[in-house]
Amino acid sequence: MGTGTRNTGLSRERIVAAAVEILDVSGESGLTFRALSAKLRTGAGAIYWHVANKGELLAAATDFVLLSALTDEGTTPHERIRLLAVGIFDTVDAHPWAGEQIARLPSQRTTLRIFERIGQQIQALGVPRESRFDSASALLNYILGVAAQNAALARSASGETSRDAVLESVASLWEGLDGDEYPFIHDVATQLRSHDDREQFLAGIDLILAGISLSMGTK
Amino acid sequence: MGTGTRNTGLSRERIVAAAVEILDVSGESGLTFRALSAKLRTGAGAIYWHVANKGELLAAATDFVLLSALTDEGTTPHERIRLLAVGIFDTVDAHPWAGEQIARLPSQRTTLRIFERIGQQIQALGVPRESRFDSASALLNYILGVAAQNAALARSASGETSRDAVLESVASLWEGLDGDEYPFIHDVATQLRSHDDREQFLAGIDLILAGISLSMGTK
DNA sequence: ACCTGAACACCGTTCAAGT
DNA sequence: ACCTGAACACCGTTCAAGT
Repeated sequence: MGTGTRNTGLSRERIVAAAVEILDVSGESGLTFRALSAKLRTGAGAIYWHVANKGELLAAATDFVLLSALTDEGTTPHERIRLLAVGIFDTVDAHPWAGEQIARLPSQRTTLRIFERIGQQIQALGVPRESRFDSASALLNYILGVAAQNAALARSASGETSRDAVLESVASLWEGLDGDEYPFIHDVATQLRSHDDREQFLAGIDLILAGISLSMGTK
Repeated sequence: MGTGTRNTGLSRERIVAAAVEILDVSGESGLTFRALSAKLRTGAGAIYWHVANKGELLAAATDFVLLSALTDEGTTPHERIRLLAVGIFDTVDAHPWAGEQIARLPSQRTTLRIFERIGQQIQALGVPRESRFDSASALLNYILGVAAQNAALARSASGETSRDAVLESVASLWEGLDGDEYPFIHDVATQLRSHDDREQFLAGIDLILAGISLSMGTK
């Protein structure tokens, strides 16, 4: 007999959905059991009935948003890997908090499915059995590394400073480095201003794929 | 006129050194300002006089241990990159908490120096100017991705369960997966048992380096 | 300038009590 | 079986007070 929306039964799904909403708005530090129970109009203990702890909640939320990255588009193995990788990149771009998590969740369900999909395409590429594990791992580790880096960038760009502003300040930091001690970074600083994260990410994917096909013997 | 070792002046270096000790023994969750001030026989506020907050402390500690990874061994560019990468791998292996941090510290001093060193070798390899940024970034991102993964593995292996035990349980999880839905992982599970993390890490480095030299045109 | 340590605000988690 | 919400233990950080 209350006024607001009555709580017609909690569920793991509702909790995870609410957690994702909070994470998208206020990031990982904003996800507290108090904020979550307020949003769900319940007590903290009720959440613990469905979820073991905060770590499990973060894992479930990451798994949830990552699911949408699991596309099956593309015609060639190479293209399928590219599209899968881009899907993960874009998901992390939209949910930076997931980028922090994905790197620390080894055998999470969705990560396993991503690994499986990469491995299947590696096989389709004709990579011999004994090299497939190494090849697929290299691709996955690269993808996770970029995801974590992007999450870090997004975090330092939260609030007042925009993402471009952060990149700009990094660029001028790089330019200001001593050219004798940091010749490479100093030289490359100008490219940082005009570069496209996504393009660079894909360039890395192509590099690894090129290495994989090369290691199979020239075709 | 006390009994124990008198506190002859705190310093940023002493604080960071103590933090590294605590992190090595009890991990990131063990590093609290209370534990740190107890070890340094001082008050929490004293630490804040030298360090802005916990984030800066973690960054400084990571920077400190990573410094030892900055070797300059090797004769060929390829070998220099390999040895640098292995140094980082081994450092993260010895200080798993640093693996969690390194992925979230974009323009940290030591990370910049690592990037610089990679870039110089990329240049020495003869990679044209416009591709150097992408090539060096691919290598760095891969290295950071592996570091984060290893840190995650070490964390889930803390306490009673050894690292091998974790790998063993992952292997049997993989073997237990449905062979129709996960043909690749199911097939590769046996290799997981006998594989060497370090070897696989280096195989990935070689893969990327092969791709880089391939993209320069056949030599 | 640098240190002390109590105090503040806040957090994850538990649990006796309800339905 | 599931929910409530107060209570517990603990944390990062601050700050008036000391030297």
